[in-house]
Amino acid sequence: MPEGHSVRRLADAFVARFQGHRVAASSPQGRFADGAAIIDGLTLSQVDAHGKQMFLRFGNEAWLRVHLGMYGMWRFHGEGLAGFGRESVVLSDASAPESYPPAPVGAVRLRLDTGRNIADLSGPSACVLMTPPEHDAFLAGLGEDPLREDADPAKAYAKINASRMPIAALLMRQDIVAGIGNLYRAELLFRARLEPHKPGRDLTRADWDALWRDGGELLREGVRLGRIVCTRPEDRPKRKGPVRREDSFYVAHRAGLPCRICGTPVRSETMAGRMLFWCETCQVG
DNA sequence: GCACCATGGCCAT
DNA sequence: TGGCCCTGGTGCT
Repeated sequence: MPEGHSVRRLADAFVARFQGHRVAASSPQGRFADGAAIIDGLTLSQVDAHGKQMFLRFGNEAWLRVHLGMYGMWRFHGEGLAGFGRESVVLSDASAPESYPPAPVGAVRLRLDTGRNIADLSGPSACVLMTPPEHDAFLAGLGEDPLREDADPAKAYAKINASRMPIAALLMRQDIVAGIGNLYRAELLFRARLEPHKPGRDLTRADWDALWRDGGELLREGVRLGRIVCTRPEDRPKRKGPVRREDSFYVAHRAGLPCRICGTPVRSETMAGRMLFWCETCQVG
């Protein structure tokens, strides 16, 4: 269930438990047998998250690009992974010797095993090896990731401000902004009070700067919590403990329910194949 | 127990 | 525009 925050958490797990280790690579399901044979026995030398893409470098020459898509997940087994749980990171304590290595669950495209930790990848939309030049070229086509220190929001704004496409569609384009998915786009536009159909070219630089800043804050909060929470404390029911899922959004998945701010029923429609949610009373900017 | 849906994105048409 | 990848969660029975 990945937007950019989940991918960043997964990358953190790989840095903590796999980077610097030689890994045995295999493809229990068989569909990545050739690729696994190439990286088998190499050391995981670098881990990189960019938007919804994760890159793992093996040795010097092989980059593995993984995109989880809608169904993909990493399932980890092993020691010392507490704290990396939730969302697409599923953990099991396999520290008991007789339970290691555990049998693959489901169709595992790729298994990486350090001897102490195992990462099983299933259902990804992309699991491909790339040469360093291919990796560079791929990165060049990705948009700006608000979670990255090296991101340049001005580059994203230049593309947005040149387009007649609705801002709600532009926010989803990974070659413009990397890491925003359907939930964050709906919630960011609500929090910014922006009408989702507003053409990108009509967005002011001030509009964009505020959107970018808020996106970075929400994504970082998502990394911290391991889930997406977009409501401000004053806009959700007061209660102790973790924020409930149904209290986490202003408009996403709330079609027909009253807007938390004004009570108007939340609207929804399909835009470019994805469900868009918004409040027509609050979002008039 | 099961049908349906979903936080993506690619590709054929 | 729709199929597909092929998983987990949800809500119905």
